[in-house]
Parts: sequence; C-alpha cells; structure tokens
Amino acid sequence: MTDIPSKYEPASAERKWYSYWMEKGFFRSTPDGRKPYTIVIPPPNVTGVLHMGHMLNNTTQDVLVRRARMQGFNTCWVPGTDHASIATEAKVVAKLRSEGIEKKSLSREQFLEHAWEWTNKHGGIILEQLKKLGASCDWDRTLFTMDDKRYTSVIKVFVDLYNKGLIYRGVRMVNWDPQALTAVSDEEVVYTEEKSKLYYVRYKIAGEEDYVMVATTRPETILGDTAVCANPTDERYLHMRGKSVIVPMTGREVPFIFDEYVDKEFGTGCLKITPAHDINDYEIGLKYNLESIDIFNDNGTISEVAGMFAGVDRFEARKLAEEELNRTGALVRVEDYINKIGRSERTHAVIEPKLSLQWFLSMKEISKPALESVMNDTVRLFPDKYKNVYRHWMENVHDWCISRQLWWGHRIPAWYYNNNEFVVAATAEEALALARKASGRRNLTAADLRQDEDVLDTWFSSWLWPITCFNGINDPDNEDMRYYYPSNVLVTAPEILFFWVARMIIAGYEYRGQEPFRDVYLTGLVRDKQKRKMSKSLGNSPDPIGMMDKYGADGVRVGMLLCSPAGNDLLYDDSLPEQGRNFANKIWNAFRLVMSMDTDETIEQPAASAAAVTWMQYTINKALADIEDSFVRYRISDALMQSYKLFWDDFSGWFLEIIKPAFGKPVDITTHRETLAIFETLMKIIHPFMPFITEEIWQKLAERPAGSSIMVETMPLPAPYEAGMLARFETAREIVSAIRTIRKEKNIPLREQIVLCAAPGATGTEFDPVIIRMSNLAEIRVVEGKVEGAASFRIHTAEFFVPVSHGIDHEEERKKLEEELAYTEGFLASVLKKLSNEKFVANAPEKVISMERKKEADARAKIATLREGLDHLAKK
RNA sequence: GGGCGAUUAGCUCAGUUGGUUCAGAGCACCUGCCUUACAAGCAGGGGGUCGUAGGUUCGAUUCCUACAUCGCCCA
Repeated sequence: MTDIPSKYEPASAERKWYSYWMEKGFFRSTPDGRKPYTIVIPPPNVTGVLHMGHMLNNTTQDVLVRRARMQGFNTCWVPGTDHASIATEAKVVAKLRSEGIEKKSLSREQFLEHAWEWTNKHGGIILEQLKKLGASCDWDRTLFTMDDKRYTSVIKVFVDLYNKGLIYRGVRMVNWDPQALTAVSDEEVVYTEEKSKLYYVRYKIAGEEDYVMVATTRPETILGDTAVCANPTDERYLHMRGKSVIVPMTGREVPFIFDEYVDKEFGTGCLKITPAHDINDYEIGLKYNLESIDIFNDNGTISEVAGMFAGVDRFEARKLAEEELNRTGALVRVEDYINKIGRSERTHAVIEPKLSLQWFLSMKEISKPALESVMNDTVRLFPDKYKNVYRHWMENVHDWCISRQLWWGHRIPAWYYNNNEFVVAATAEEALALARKASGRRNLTAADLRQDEDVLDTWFSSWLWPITCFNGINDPDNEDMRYYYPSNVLVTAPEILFFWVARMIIAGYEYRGQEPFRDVYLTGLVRDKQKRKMSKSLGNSPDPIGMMDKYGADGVRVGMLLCSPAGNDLLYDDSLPEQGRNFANKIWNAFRLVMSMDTDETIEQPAASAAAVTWMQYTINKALADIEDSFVRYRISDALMQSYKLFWDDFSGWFLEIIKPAFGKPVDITTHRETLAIFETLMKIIHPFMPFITEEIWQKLAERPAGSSIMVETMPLPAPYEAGMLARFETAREIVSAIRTIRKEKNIPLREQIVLCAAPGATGTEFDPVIIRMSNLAEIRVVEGKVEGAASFRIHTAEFFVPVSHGIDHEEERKKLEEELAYTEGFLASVLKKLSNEKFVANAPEKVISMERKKEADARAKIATLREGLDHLAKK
C-alpha cells in the first residue's frame, strides 16, 4: 500500500509505457494470416501544430485501432503529413521576408530548398505531439505527400488522367487570391456577410440627354464594364432596346442588353456587366459576345488596361472611383449594404473572380461510381445524415481547378514548346520524345521545352492518400496493397467531406475499382463554450500539450470523447478533461484498495461476496454486448460512457463496497482472486480509451512475463448472463437505497445496526446477504402484516418496514403515504382510461394490453397496501 | 434565393420500425457527510407541457402539414 501513491501521476507512466510500446514494436504491422484492420490518418499539414480538432480526431482513431488490435486484427494505422501548398508557401515567404529576402529574388530551386528546410524542421512536430496522446500509429510507415513515392504517384495520375482526356487546360473564371497570387478551388473560398456599400451610378444613354441608373457594390469595376443589362420583362427599360450607354469615367460606349438573369427587384433592376470580374457577368458576356476587359493585375492592383488608377490597390481604387463619380455627377447616392464576400480560406484575402488559364479535372463522369457507392452503402457515412449532403454535392459537381500558381507542391508535368503547344509526360525525357513527335521537329532539345510553372492543388495529392500510402499507384499489385486496401474506416471532420472524402472515393474507384474505405466516421467540430470555432486568431483554443500535462493524456482523451457523439459539435470546456482525470483517479484508487487487501486462505467466502462476484461477472458480460453494439454503430461516446459506468457505478460503487472487508480485516482468497480477475477484465475494456493508466495497472495487478502488454492482450468477448439475476440485484439495490434514505431521514448512523422487516417472498434471494452487508442490518425478518413503530417503503408491490427505536413521526409517515397514494391513484386512472377505451382494447396488440392489465393489478395492490397503512395510522 | 438537418433538464446529448413506470444519461446545481481506496470522493435531492399550432391514430417525443428559431451546404 505504501508504495502506491494516493494520487495517480500520469506523466511518468505515459512516458514509460509509450517508449515501452515503441521499443517492443507493438505498433508495427506487416501482412500476415490475420484479418487486417487499417486506418489511414487524415494527414495533418506540416505548418500545423496539434489543435483540439486533431486531439478529437486522433483519439477516436486510436480507440478504434487499439480495440481492433485487442480483438485480434492485424492493425495498421498509417501516419503522415501533407505539404499544404498555400499555407506552407505563405509561411516560408513570410519567414524569408523577415530575413529580408524576397521570394522574387530567388530561383524556384533556391526557394524550394528553403521550403524543404522549413518542412524538415517543423513538419514532424505534430506527429511527435500525437505520440504524447498515445497514438498507436505504425511510425515506420510515416509518409509525406511530397516524398518520392507520393510525388511520382501524383505525377503519374496526372499524366494518366490527361491521357484519358479528363484533365484539360482552359480559360475560366477562377477564384483568385491576390495575396497568395494563386487560383484557389471553389471549396477554398469562405463566404461571409460583410458590411459594404451599394453605389447608385447613372450611365448616360448614347445620343440622348437621359440616363439609366445602375446599382453596384464595386464602382471600381465600372472601368471594365462592357454592357448594361435589364430583364426583358422589365417595362421600365423597354425603351432601351437597341440603344447604347456611355460607361462613366471611361466614356466607352457599350450596348444595353436584356437577359433573364437580371433580378428586377435588386437595386434599380439595371445591371452593369463586367465579364472579366464576375462569374455571372462572365456567363452573360459569353452569351452575348461581349468584350472582356481585365482591369486587375494579379496582385489586386488596377492594370494599365483600365485607363485610370493604374497601380492602385483595388480597395483604394474603390474610394478613388467614388470620388471621381461624385466629381462628374454620375454618383447619385450611396447606401449601406450587407452582402456576402468570399475570402480565401488560407490567407483571408478577398477573392477576386478572375479569368485565367488553369488546369481542370472534369468531374462529371469520374465521380459517378463514388456517388453510387455512398448511396448504396458500400461506403457508409456515420452519421448517415451526411448521405444527403454528399448526394447533393456529387450531383452538382463542378470541374475541379487543380492548378495553383505556387512553387511548393507537385509541379505540373506539362512541357511547352513552340508557341504554347504542350505535351504532358511524367519526365522531361518522355516529354521531349512526345514533343518531337507532335511537332515533327526531330532536332528539338530539352532546352526547347519549358515546364509549366504551376503546381497542383494539395488535395490532388491527398485524394490519392489511401492508395499512395501503400504505394498502390507505382506498384499496384504489391503485398501491402493487396492486404490493407481498402481500409476499414476514415475518421475526419464533416467540413472536408467534399474537399477530400468524396475525392478519395472517386480516386479509389478510378485507380483500384474499389472504395478506399468501408466506413467514414465524421467527428464534430470542436468549438468553445460560446459555440465559436477554435482558432488561433480568437485565441480560444487551449494548448493540447498543456492540457495533457495538466490532466494526463488519458484524462484528455476521455474528456474529448465523452461529449462528442458523431457529427455533433463538441463544446469544449475545461470540465471535460477534468472529468477524464477524475475517472483516472477513481480507477487508481480502486486499484489501491484492491492491492491493499490482506488475504487469508482460511476464511470462507462470505455469501454476499459470492453473490456479488457472479453478479459482477454477468454485469460485465452484459456491458460487453452493449459496448460492442455501440462500437458497431460508431457510438464511441456511448461505448465510453457504458465502460465508465461499469467501472464507477457497478464495480466501485457496489461490487467493491460489498466485498470490502471491515477495516483491518483480511479478505478471503477466493474473492480476492476473482476481484483481481475482474479488475483485469475491466482494464482491458477501458484500455482503448485510456491506454496509459490501464497498462500501468495491468502490469502491477500480477507478475507479467517480460515483454507483455495489455495492448496486445485479448479483448474479452460478450458472454451469456442471467437476466433474472441482474433484475434480482436491481431490486436489492433499490431496497438498499430505500434503507439509506430512511437512515438519513431518521438520523440513524450507518454504524447502528437495524432490522428490515419484509413480507414473505419480498426478499429471500441470493442477494439478501448483500442487502444485510450494505445496509448494516442485524437481520432481514420475514413478517406478515404491518409493523408497529416502523418507517415503511414500497418497492414494486412489496412493502418493507424498518423499526425505529426512537419512534416514528406519524404525521410525517401519513403525509408520505398520502403522496404515494395520490400518485399511484393517478397512475391507475390513466391505465383504466386506456383499458376502458373499447378501441384501444380492440386495436392494440395483445402484449400491450396484458402489460396494461398488469400495471392495473400492480397499482391496485399498491393502493390497497397504502390504504391499509393509512388506516393503521389513523387508529393511533 | 435553392437544398439538407435540427429544436427533449441550466449545459451537451440519448431516446433503434408509434405502446413496458417513458420522459432518460453525463456534467452542472442544491442538501448532508473529511464514514481509513478515492472531497478529483460518498450518500441523498430538485429540475423538462419533448420549439409553436393543427392533423392522422385507441394511443404521438416518435408519423404528416404549416409556422418560428437555429445550424450546415450550395448559389
């Protein structure tokens, strides 16, 4: 006893056991005869440090993996990181700038050297943090989206899709990030409502002294206007048919056109058309063959083409435009206005719709099997409410802009020659051969080829992750691939369902003809108590490392899981890991109690202990079935809560209290041995949730062979139990509770022995000794009829009495009985109402009716008992 | 603007084909206890018209309709 500290200290146990597990190679997996259980980690990006989302996500994966491992699967959890092209490039650019180096002054190769240096220095941090959490990844398999095998895979896939005609190059309106100087995909733009202004500007009608008025939020784009448009059904503008208007500031004459697209209700019903800078205007421009004037430079400043404000930033230009319009009298009025502004997810710069030449992946055909597989549950989404969301997106899927104007990433394998003619090939040599053939110029040399400057979207590498992590693109038939693919489950956040999950499924079918994973478990988002997303800028994200130091990794894991049903947001609060820490401490103290017991081989096992042992075993058997059911349905927080209550309430609250010997007394050897076995079983059940403390205790519960560990022990299987016995125990538990209440009401200390009087048949089970033990009874006395000077209570239909030495307050007792009577009579009335309803009796199933009749009989019996009690009191 | 989902205790959530005393769990809260495993604990307790209004049904937290509020996705 003295050598076990009274409080569990997680830090040393965590360090000790994690390195022990690593040393013994328990995390490693190689194909063998067992069934595989595979999880591929959602690769955190190299710029990141561990945040709450990672904690939740990786705890969940570790729980699933550890459980599967104990169930005898060959588990393989593959870790890795992704290169996060925009975010990393931004970090590196910022770092260089702080050192006085501009990206522009570097060659691509020089820049990449810096980027690799940065990645090598920071990229592994997050994985080290996962180890502190207890993550049982096969670290020997650690990957990076830009390591050699992954890089060549991505290039190979690009070439393949190009050759299949699915990748094309085209001028499209893209979301331009003027800060990162790259296009971003639709999914990377975040729209939020922001305050802005609506400017009412009049355009002079050509050849007349009259005007039309246009409302716009972006007066600076007037410089790029090439038409003004109204709805053809709008009578206000019918007279404009065939006319032209003069664009303010520029004096350009542009046509007045009509299109259904224009909303008559919005503004003046008259819309300016700027095809180069608005996606809808772009469509209209195509339809009516309008000129497209690009007035912006890539960095968001006004270009020479605009004719004025050249070099001025777009927001500054807006002010200048307002002044200029005002000066010339074109500006009629300005209103406050709220509209949705798209910002870059990464840089938060306002996105500029911009026409540019980009690479696209055609999505319509390639995504069909992926839609189908989720709809028919080949890939199951948990919770399944996301099926609808998924379908909606997949049915309206847009082509994917896969090029990014960056250096950090997989460089697009397209080589240009002559005048922007190009070939696509995995290597420069192959490209040269293709180019010679295509151009007919046999003398073409490598120097005549110029590789595309752009890189691929990061998701264009991570969508292959479940395949490339087993090198399944370069070497499709390798052993790992055959054994581990498809993986069992993907654990990720709903916000990247389209970014990533859908695209992985698409790639799975395209390159393996098979889904990449069977199940997708979508965790919630971690928010703070005010439901705000955790973010660095808000400073509302606790430091996970600090949390683990404070509450222990086990405590934090439990805290994260307890309140995170699938798909629901988790509102983080310090009370969560605190509850986890408290649970660890509870386990620790139960362990101390069990280890501190002296044993005596000469003592008979008390009847209460014998009954309790069997009851505890059955209770565990039942819990195992319940927990299994929760896991099958990915109700992990439920599984944890079931385990939590099994240990805290059933084992600590009841079982240990029953078998605990009086102070200073030893325990019989049978009970002690069985208690240790039960404790061991409970540690196995809890291990997936709390790997560290369970290992620490398991190692101390008995002498273990060298090199053994709870993490590779076998998880107990659900086993039969006698439901009737569990029910009898419940009754005993209720009786004990009722007696406790009486003790409290009557101020009878637990030390003072009392007697329980019960009607024949009301007790007499194997749990009588438990009732005696837990209530400190002198005896259970079977009596007929009422007992004088006794407090009473009723369980089900049976009545019990506890004689009280210092008499009983009749008035109080009467009040209690009357309250109970009133409730029971009300209950009976509602039952009778049902039973007297002919339609109910005629239509309800027999089972329901007989249940109601039993309720009626029980209620009548109870009422009779209560009335007798009241009559009895009345005679006093 | 279009679509999807939600609304149950102070908070976060369960509630499995409409029927057991079905209104639940954890946390929080209140009361009493430092009872030699654990105050990071033990024993008790209060608390909800199941968003609103209709409808279907013998019976609705559960099914249908409308409305309100909130969230998410898409435009």
